[in-house]
This record gives sequence, structure tokens and C-alpha cells, in this order.
Amino acid sequence: MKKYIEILRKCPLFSGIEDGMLIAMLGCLDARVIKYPKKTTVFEEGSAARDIGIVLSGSAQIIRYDYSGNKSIIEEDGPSELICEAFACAAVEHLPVIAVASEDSEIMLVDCTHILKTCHKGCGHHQRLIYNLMKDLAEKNIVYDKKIEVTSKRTTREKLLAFLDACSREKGKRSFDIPFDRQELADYLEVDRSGLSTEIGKLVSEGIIKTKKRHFEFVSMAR
Amino acid sequence: MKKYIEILRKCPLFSGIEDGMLIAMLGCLDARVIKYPKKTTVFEEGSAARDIGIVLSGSAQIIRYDYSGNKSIIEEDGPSELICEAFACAAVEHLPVIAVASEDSEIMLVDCTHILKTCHKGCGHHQRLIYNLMKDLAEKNIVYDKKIEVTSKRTTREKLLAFLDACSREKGKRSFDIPFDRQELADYLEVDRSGLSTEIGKLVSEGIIKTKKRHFEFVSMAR
DNA sequence: TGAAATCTGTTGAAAATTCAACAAAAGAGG
DNA sequence: CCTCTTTTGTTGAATTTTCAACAGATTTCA
Repeated sequence: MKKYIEILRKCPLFSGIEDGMLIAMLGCLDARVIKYPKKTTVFEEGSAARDIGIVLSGSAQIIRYDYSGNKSIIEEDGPSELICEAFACAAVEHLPVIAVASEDSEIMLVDCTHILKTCHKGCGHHQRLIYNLMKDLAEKNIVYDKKIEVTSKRTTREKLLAFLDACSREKGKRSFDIPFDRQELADYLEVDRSGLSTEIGKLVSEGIIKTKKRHFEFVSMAR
Repeated sequence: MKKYIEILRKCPLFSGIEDGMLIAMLGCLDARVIKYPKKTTVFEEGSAARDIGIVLSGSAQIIRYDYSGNKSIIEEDGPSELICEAFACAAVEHLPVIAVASEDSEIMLVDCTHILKTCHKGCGHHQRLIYNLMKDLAEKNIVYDKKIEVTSKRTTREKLLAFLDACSREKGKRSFDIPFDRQELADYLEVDRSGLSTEIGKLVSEGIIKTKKRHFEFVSMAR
């Protein structure tokens, strides 16, 4: 487990816990590390949510398919980030989403009940874990809120600009990479891919942005 | 405070805490009850999120306005429900939403730091409060997830059906009331009001639903 | 390196949404 | 009971999105 310590230290679940204790806790929590090749399923839709996932390497996407097959990417999580913690904490019986490794990934799984129930070995850090989970869930709430902010825009252009603006602000630069290819960006923004492509073309020809693949750049003072 | 005990007992923040202790804690938490007439602001957009709100009577809406004035209703909360707890727990500096009393309401305000920091009087229930907050935030996450499920549909008709379906399932009946008038429903679904009105008309004339004001009913086995 | 698969941009037609304006209906208050 | 205000339904035009189909680029991997 030691080779993951760098990643785990940055994980919000273990914030404020020293390395030594962290390693000890992993055993107590019965943490398992599993490798997921690109595009394989981490958590199945419809399954009971028990485990929290911690991305160690690679990345995972949380995806929702509706009954008519429309795909909507809820979020994209990289190393040190937690996945499906809300569903596990709420002990949801039927996962309404699917978690997929978007590249070759290693993910640590921790049974949520191990975190919530004080352990018999008497290690007294469960309170801290619960506090950390609470903090994490509060922030995840805000991430969702941002997604709603972006997707509540009425036109493709507005959604795209709101999204790029948010990415730019997060990075603190006018030049930045997004974690999606074009189809995935369309799924995240919940618009048609070809329409998105057209809109990107317009913004480029209007001199507002430059882009190549996943790289974007606001050209002027536009925003 | 005693007259609110029925409501507070059902509040997720105080789950698992007995009445006597609950009353004692309210003092420790420096809880305040404030009356908000219909349509008045509970939490201002842009203000620092410090307080958690507990709806005692009436109801509150969480609303987001974007720069071009589009209104989007994020959620509607009634008695016993918490408002803005995620922003307060995450200690957000600029509230990205506004909270408004949607009718004459009484709302209890609790400074979040009082909950998170163990109190000097040594009342040992802060751990339970933090656990409760964690559980609440996990569930709120899932509520958001449901909103995304509804609004990620591409057409007004699909959004409307997904929303009504969810309401019907929650109630467990084909006949139910929604917490929105037509304009508010349009804001929640993020569609044009007149288009929504037309679509409701179609569903009625197709014999799929009946509706009068806030009351809806699925007529057949349609869903 | 070459073939196959995937990703991206383009286009035009069909479908759906938004917008603005107005009329009908319902509710509030005197 | 009547008036004023708010809510809801209706319509047509303009705008935007979706859909389907295809071609050029890029990537993958044998």
C-alpha cells in the first residue's frame, strides 16, 4: 500500500491523518486495490452501493443512462478523488449511475460501513473520517451545483461558454485543458455533439477562443 | 423553542437525539428563529455562507440567477428540511444562490461553526451532529442527482414526464401534488413556460395525465 | 507501416424550443 | 360583487437543436 501513500495523503477522506496512522487504517478498513482497464465498469448500475472508490491512478467517470439510452456524464474524477461516496454513505440500494474507468486505472475500494461504524480494534479515527466525509460531501454538493449552473443555460453556446469559463477560472489561466473529448463534452453539457462542434467552430472563427483537441484558450479579454 | 420540537425531531440534523438533549443543544448552538414573510430573502446571493437554515414552517426555495437573468429553481424545502447546509459546511465565501421564503415562513438559523467545533461546555453530541450532517449531505447529493436526471432530458416532454414520474413514485400514488406553479415548474425543468404549458396540454389531450393547478394524475397504466 | 477504428467537423432537413403578445381563467381585496 | 392582479393557455414566427449521413483527421495496434 505504501506506494499509494502520496495519492492517499491528498485524498479528502484522509485529510488530517498522518501517514503512519493512515497505513494502519487501511488494514482496519479492509481497503482493496483493484486494477480497471480502460472502459471497464467499476460500479454496476442497479447494484447496492456499499463501497467508496478512491482513484489511485487513471480516472473514472460517473455516467447516467436513461431509459431511452441517452448518456449523461455526471462527473470525471482523477487521482485522490472519491467516487460514489454519496451513494455509499446514503446506503442506496440501486445505484442509479454507472462508474467507468475512462483510462487504465487503479481504484481502492473501501466498504463504507467500515468507516461509519467504530471499529472493534478501537482505532479512534473514525470520527475524523466521518468529518472528512461530511466535508467532502459538502464540496461535492457544490460541484453538482456548478454542473447545474452550466447545464441550466438554454443554448449550446451559453453552456459551452459557462463551462469553459469555469474551467479557466479553476485553472486561473486563460489557457487550459478540459478532461473531455468532444463527444464527452457534449454529454456533459447535455447537447448534441455536432451542434457543439459547430458552436466551437463559431467561437473560433469569431476570435473568442482557440482550441486544439482538449486544449482551449480564451483569446482576448472576452471573459 | 419547545413549540418547534415536533418539527425539529423530524429534522435530519437532530436525528437520534432525544428531546431533552435537543432543547439543551439549541442553546449551545445559539439557534435563532426568524420569521420571513412570503418572497423575502433568507440568504443573500454573494454573502458568506455561515448559517444552516432549518425550515420550521412555510417553505423556502433555493434559486440561481445567471448573469443574463435566467432563473433556475434548484430545490424547494419544507418543514424539518435543511437549507444551504452544503454551502455552510464547505464554508463558501460567496453564496452562488439565493434562498427565498416561498410563503410566510419561520426558519431557524444555526451557525455552522457551532456544530463543527466541539463546544466548550463539553456537550458531547457534536459527533452525532456531524454524522447527521454527513448523512444529510449524502442524501442531498442524491436529490441533486435526481434533478440532473430530470433536466438532462433533451425535450420539454421528456423532462416533464421524468419529473412527474419521480413525484408519483415518491408519493407512491398515481395522483399527487407538485410543489410548483407553472412558471416555477418551468424554472425547475429549465424550459420555457409557454412551451411547458403546451406540452401539458398535449399530455392531457392524449389522455396520459389529468391536471388541475398543482394537482397531477397519471390516467392509465402509461407509467 | 498499413489497415481499421475512432474522433471531429460539416451540412441540410426535420423537429423542438424560445420569444412575444394576447386572451381567458382564477384569485385577492375592498 | 366588482375590479385589479396574477396565473395559465394559445398562437405563430424566429431561433436553435437534433438527427442522419458523410468525409477528413487522428489514433490504435497488428
